[in-house]
Amino acid sequence: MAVTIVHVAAKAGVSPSTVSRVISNDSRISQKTSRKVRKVMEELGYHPNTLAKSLVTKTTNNIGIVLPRPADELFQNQFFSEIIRGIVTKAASCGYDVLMTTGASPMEEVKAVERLVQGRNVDGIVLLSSHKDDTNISFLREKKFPFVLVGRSEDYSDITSVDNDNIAAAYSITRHLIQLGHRRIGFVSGPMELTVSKDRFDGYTKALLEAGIAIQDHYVFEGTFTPESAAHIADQLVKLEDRPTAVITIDDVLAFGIIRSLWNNGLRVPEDCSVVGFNNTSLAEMCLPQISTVDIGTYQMGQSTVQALIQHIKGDGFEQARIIIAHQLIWRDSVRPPEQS
Amino acid sequence: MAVTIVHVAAKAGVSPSTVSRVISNDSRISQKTSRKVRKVMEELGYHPNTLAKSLVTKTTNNIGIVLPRPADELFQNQFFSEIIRGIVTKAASCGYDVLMTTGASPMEEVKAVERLVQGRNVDGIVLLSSHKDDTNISFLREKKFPFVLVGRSEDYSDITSVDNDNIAAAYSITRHLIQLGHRRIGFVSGPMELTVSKDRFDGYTKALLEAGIAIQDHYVFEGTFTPESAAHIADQLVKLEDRPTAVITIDDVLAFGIIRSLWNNGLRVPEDCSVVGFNNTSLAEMCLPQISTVDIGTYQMGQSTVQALIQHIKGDGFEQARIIIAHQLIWRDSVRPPEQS
DNA sequence: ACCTGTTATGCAAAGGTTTGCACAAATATT
DNA sequence: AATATTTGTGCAAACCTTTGCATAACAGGT
Repeated sequence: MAVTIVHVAAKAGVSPSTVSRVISNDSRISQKTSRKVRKVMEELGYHPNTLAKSLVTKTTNNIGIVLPRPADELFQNQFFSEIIRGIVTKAASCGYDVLMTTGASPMEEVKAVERLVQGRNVDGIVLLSSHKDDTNISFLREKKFPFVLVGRSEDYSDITSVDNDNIAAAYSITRHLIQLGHRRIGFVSGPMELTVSKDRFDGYTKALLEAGIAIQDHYVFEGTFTPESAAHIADQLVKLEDRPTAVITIDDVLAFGIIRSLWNNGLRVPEDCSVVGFNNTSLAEMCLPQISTVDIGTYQMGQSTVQALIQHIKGDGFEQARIIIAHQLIWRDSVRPPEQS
Repeated sequence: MAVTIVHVAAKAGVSPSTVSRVISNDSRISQKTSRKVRKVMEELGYHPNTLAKSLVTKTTNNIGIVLPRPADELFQNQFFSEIIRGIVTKAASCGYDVLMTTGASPMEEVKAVERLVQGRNVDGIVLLSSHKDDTNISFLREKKFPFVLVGRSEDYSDITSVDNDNIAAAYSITRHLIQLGHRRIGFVSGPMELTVSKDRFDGYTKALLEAGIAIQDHYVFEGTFTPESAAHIADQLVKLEDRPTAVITIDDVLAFGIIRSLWNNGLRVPEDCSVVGFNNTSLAEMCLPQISTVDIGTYQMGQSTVQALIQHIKGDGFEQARIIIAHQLIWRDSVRPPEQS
C-alpha cells in the first residue's frame, strides 16, 4: 500500500541501499544519483517508515516521560506545563519526540516504564516524579538505561539530575530580608516530608543563624497548598504578640493566601508585614500587591533535562552530574523594610 | 543481546509462533503450553519488542499530539495541563501512550505531523491547536488518517471534534444574571478573532435579546488576558454613568483583574457590581471574593477526545461527530442581585 | 595495455514480530 | 474400525530499513 524504499529504488533505477544512503547523506553517493533519487522520493511522496528504521538501528529518537499522578506534588499546574513545554521544545529542536505515559497506581507506573524501556520504545527517560527508594530509579540504573531525574538531586549521588538549589534560593531571600532590617522573619512551608520544604527551610535557617538570629519555633509553620491552610496560618500569625515583620512562604499560593487572610485581619502587606512567595507563578504578578517571589527557571529545567538526557543517550564523554538551574529573585511590592519600632 | 521471542520459544521447546500466540491469548493454545511458556517468559525476563510488533501489525498503540506553540491561546496553563492530564490518563487506561511533538514554526509543525503520520509512528492524532484553514487538518483528512479536533467544532462539519458549548454556557450565565434582576450587564471578551470570544458573546447576546434587553455597545469590551488590559477596561467601566450592575468576563484572569481594578476605584464586588469569570481556574476559588465562574470540563474533554479518537482508530461503526462537553456553572461570592435603584 | 587506487553502487543478512496456511494429534461420529 | 471433526502447533513469508562487505566502474600513472 504505502510507498516504501524499494518503490523509490525501482523507479529511480537504483538499489534500496542507495536510496537509504541518499537519505542519510552518505558521502559516497554521487551528486547525480542523489539528485535523481530525491526527485523520485518527492514524486512518490515517500516517507521513511520510522518503525523499520528503529528496528534495525535500535534507536527511536523518542524520549519517555512518566506523567506524575494527579495527587503528586509535581502536578502543580504552573510547574507541570512549564517543564513539559521546556522538555518538548528542546527535544523537538534536537530531533526527538516525547512519549508520555502514566500509571494509575505506582505499580502500573513501574509496568509502564518497563514496557517503554524493554519494548525499545524510547532511547531515554525523564523521571518527573520520584519517591524515595523509587523502583523506577533502581530499575533504570540496573538496566544502565539513560535517564535523568528532575528534582530530588541529593538523594542520589551517582545519577544525573536536574534541580534548582532551593537551599540557596531560600538563603538569598532570607539574607535580603535581613539586610532590609528584618529580624523577626516567619517561614511557611509545605508538608515537611517534601524535599523542597525541607531544603527551603534549611536555607532560611542558614541565613538566620549566619546573621546571629535564633530560630524561633513559633515563627515556623507547616501548611498545605490550600487557601484554608493559609488562612489558618495567618490567624496564628496575627495572634502573636511578637509578630514577624516578614514572612517567607514556600509557594505563591501560600503567599497569596496569607496576604489575603492578613488583610482580613486588618493587617496590610507590605506595610504591616512583608511577604515573599516562591515559584513566580502568574498569580504572583497578578494580585495586589504584586508578590515578591523566586523564579526557579522551570522552563529551563525542562530544556536542561533534555540536553543532559540526550548527551547521556549519545554517550560521548558523558558524565553523571547534578545540574543546578539558577534561580532568580524577583522583588515586587509585597516587601519593604520593617517599620521602625 | 536482549532476550527475544525465539529464546523463549527455544527454552520452552515450542515455536516462536506459539509464544506469540500465548502472548496474545490466542484461544487455540492449550492451558498446558500457555503455562509453560509464561513461566519461561518470566524466567528470562522477556518483554516483546514493540517496534517489531508494530512493524508487522501496522499499529503502534500511540496517539500523537502536537503541542501548541507558546504564543498560542491554548497554552493557558490551566487548560493545557488539565487537558493533557485527561488525554494521557484516558489513553493509558486504554493501553495507549501519547507521543508529543512540536514545531517551532507553523511549517515545522506540519512537517512534524507528516513525520508522525507517514512514519507510522502513531495510530491517530489529537489536534490541540488549530487555525482556520489548518494545513494539518486538510492533510489528515486527505490521508483519511484518524484524528480528533479539540475546539473550533463549528468550522468543520465532517470531522470529529470535541468542544464545549460556549454559546450555551454564556447564555446560561447571562440568563441567570437577568433572573437575579440585572438589566445592565457588561461583557468583557478576549480578542474577537478567537472563536471562544465570539461564541461566548453570542450566548450573551442571545440571552439579552430573549429577555427584551437591547445590546449596548458601550457595555461590550474587547480585552487581552493581561492584568493591564483588565485595569484599562475597569477604568472605562467606572467612568460610565449608567454603569453595569454585572459584568461577564471571558476568563477568570480577566474577572480577577476587573475585580481588583474596580476595587482600586472604590467599587466593591459584589456589592457595587457582580462579576463572573470563565474556566474555573484555581484563581477563581482562591481570591476574595471567590469568583463565580464556569467549569468547562477540560479534564473530561481530554478523556472524551481520546475515547473518540480510539473509536475512530478501531473503526467499528464509528461516525464523525461533534462531541459537546457539558459545562457547569459555579456560583460563588462575586455575584448577587443588583441594588434596588 | 596493465596495475593501483578511488569512488560509487549493489547484495544479502539482520532486526523481532505476527499470521495464513498446512499439518499432526486427539477426539468425536457413525 | 474407519472416517470426520476439532484442537494445538509449526513453517515460512512478510513488515521496511540499515549496513558490512563485495564488486564494478573509472581515472591516473607507468
